[in-house]
Amino acid sequence: MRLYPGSLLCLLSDFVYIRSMLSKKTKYGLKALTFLANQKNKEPVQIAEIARHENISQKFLESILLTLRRTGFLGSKKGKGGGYYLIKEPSEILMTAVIRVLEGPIAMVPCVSLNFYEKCDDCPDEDSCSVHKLMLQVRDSVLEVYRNNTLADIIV
Amino acid sequence: MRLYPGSLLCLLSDFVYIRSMLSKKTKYGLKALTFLANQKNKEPVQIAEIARHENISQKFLESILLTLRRTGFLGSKKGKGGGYYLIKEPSEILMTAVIRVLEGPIAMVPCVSLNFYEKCDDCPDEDSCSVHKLMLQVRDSVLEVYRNNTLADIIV
DNA sequence: TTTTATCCTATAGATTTAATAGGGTAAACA
DNA sequence: TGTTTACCCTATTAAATCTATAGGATAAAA
Repeated sequence: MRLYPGSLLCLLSDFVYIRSMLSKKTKYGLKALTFLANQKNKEPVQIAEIARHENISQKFLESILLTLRRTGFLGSKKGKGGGYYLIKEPSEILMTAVIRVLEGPIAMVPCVSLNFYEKCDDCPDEDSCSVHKLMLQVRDSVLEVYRNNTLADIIV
Repeated sequence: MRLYPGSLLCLLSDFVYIRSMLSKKTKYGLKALTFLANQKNKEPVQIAEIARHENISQKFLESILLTLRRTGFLGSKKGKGGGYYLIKEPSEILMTAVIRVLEGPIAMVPCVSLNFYEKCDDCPDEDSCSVHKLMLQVRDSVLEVYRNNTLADIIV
């Protein structure tokens, strides 16, 4: 981790980069989707090939691809010549959907979540909560990014 | 958690609302700062009073306020009549600074972080990484929200 | 000197993530 | 029909992290 000497942030040099971080599950899932989208033909690609190419633990990737299949992003074929393949066009795969399936809620607090709303135990009134007010803006702003991106948009 | 029957999201009903979630530390810290900013006079406020008013574990809050003092947001006074108080105007307390101190990096992956940059082990080239491309947008978008908000802006 | 309230370190419990283990099932092919 | 291939599925472990607590030290006020 690069820190600039003398900055306030150096007080935090024991910070571990974890919180609010994208899970490996989502990261690997996105990489796998990208890899599949970049295939010339639409033949199934084996887990092993994806794992090798993207430096992912094969068994871990297996469970991620399983999730993506069950949630309607991927199709699969067993036996020789089998593997996974996209069942929609990359331009039809919305980042909002992928992120919600792999990562979970997009909002950073349940009380501003659209699809996973929960009231806070400790907070008597959302309308007078500063955290609520700030996180509402963050949610809208992140949501706009995910809404503006499909799998086709993030392929390079 | 409210889920809509029949929706794709119901497949995920075992989701626990954790990932990408704001830590309690940050949430409590923001609430404490808000509470202090809302004080009529600038007299020190005791930890116990803040904890009681905001439904926060007193000992946990204690450690959070300590962090906020060490990082230059709060002043403190010991002994009778002591407590914590803001040492800057709410309009001078930037959300970027508060979030970085309490929550850590704003970026969701180290490879797009401004202050906590780290290269990914598994990724040979950032410019051709779809995750990088997406998370760069998310970072910019979240950063804009935090840059546009001071403590004064989120007080209701 | 007593009371008040912050300061500080260490640590425990609960939860979550990331990864692994191990075998089951279905398809292709000879 | 039997063998190989490759996905399917559940359970579990190891490590890391968050949240909270314990217990006392220090400083200020009365």
